[in-house]
Amino acid sequence: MRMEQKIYSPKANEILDVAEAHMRMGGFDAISFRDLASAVGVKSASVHYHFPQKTDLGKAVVARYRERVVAALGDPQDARTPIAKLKLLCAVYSAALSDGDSVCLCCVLGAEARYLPPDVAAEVRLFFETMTNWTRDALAAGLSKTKAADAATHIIGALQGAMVLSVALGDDNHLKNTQKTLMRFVKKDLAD
Amino acid sequence: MRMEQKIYSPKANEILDVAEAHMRMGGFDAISFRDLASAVGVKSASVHYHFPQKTDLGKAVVARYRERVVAALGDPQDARTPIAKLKLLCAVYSAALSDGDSVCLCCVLGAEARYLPPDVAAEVRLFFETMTNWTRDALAAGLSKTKAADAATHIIGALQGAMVLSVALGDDNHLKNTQKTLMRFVKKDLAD
DNA sequence: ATTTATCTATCTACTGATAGGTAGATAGAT
DNA sequence: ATCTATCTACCTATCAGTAGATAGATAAAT
Repeated sequence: MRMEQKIYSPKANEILDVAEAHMRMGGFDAISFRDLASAVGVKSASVHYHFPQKTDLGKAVVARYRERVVAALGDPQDARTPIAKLKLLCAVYSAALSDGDSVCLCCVLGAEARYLPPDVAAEVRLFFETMTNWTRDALAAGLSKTKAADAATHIIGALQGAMVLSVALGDDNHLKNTQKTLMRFVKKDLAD
Repeated sequence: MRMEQKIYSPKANEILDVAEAHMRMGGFDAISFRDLASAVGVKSASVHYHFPQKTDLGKAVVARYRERVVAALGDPQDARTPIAKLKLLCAVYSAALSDGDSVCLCCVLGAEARYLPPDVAAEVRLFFETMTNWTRDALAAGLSKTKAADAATHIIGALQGAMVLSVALGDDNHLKNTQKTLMRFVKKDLAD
């Protein structure tokens, strides 16, 4: 699946930055053209110039987010050990949580997937497919195919859920605890 | 923590039913007084009669939801085995997912906790505290105190996250898979 | 008489979206 | 070098629709 990365003007990127921050706090409905505009110092019509419809904006935010995460994770099939890759995955999630005190973008949007415009929901789905596939491939060196796939969805789900707990309870030890537990279990599985 | 259960009129309960269904799809912003009113056959002013502010409505929906789940789970310290209790916990989550194709209410609201009115966020926090405490107590018979607490947050987080995956990917096998994996790991831990 | 549950009517604020205009930069033709 | 056309990135002004919320009337039940 080739994913050509769109290039945005500096102002469009500014808009995407603010939109992402807002969406990570309150979901798709938490952004409005007026708020975004005033946050970046233009009028709402100018935001429409860069992103004609709200759906376009939502799609762009999610796509850019996914590409950023993918770039941070690197190739799941390179020479690193499965444990090293898993540690990196956890680090990426921790960074997402501590970044502006906000939860993973797709954690918020995933929960309200059925409420989103179909195009935006499709981008969110692609994010989760990408993440679970990456994790499955990262574990492929040490586990059977089906075991790696099962572990992958468990790991991604657990990390997402731990973020919800951390944000809802206002205590990011939940994410750290889950990461510790996950590492322990995966090490056990790899030893089998 | 004593929690006196509020009694609502039939119409108020109807409103709460519709509000819960909408919120489980799209979060707190997904409900509007007009929509709720027309869904139950009254005018929006009448909804304000039952729930003066939107915050009151949100609090009531979450509180009622929590009380229902607590009732379904029963006493975490009764004679059942930890495994039996965990199975019930998974069943409750599966029911929530299949119920109207919607995700756990607090999964949606938890993700946007920082965006919610403080009173509503507090109810969501109480839900998660209740759930993790229940799970911790349910495991207390077979695990050390700290191990039970760590396992509890991992389990609740993993179940929440699996629901997000199931909804976002449109495939509820993810929840089933996570439940299987969780059971396997807890059994291993109990055997230690 | 008071309470309960509804109504009509209305308010202000905000939503996404569009039409139409403008200043400045760029590119090609003369 | 200059004229022309196009493009970029914004603007003002406005629209219809919806948001939460309130005042005040009504009718029935206690």
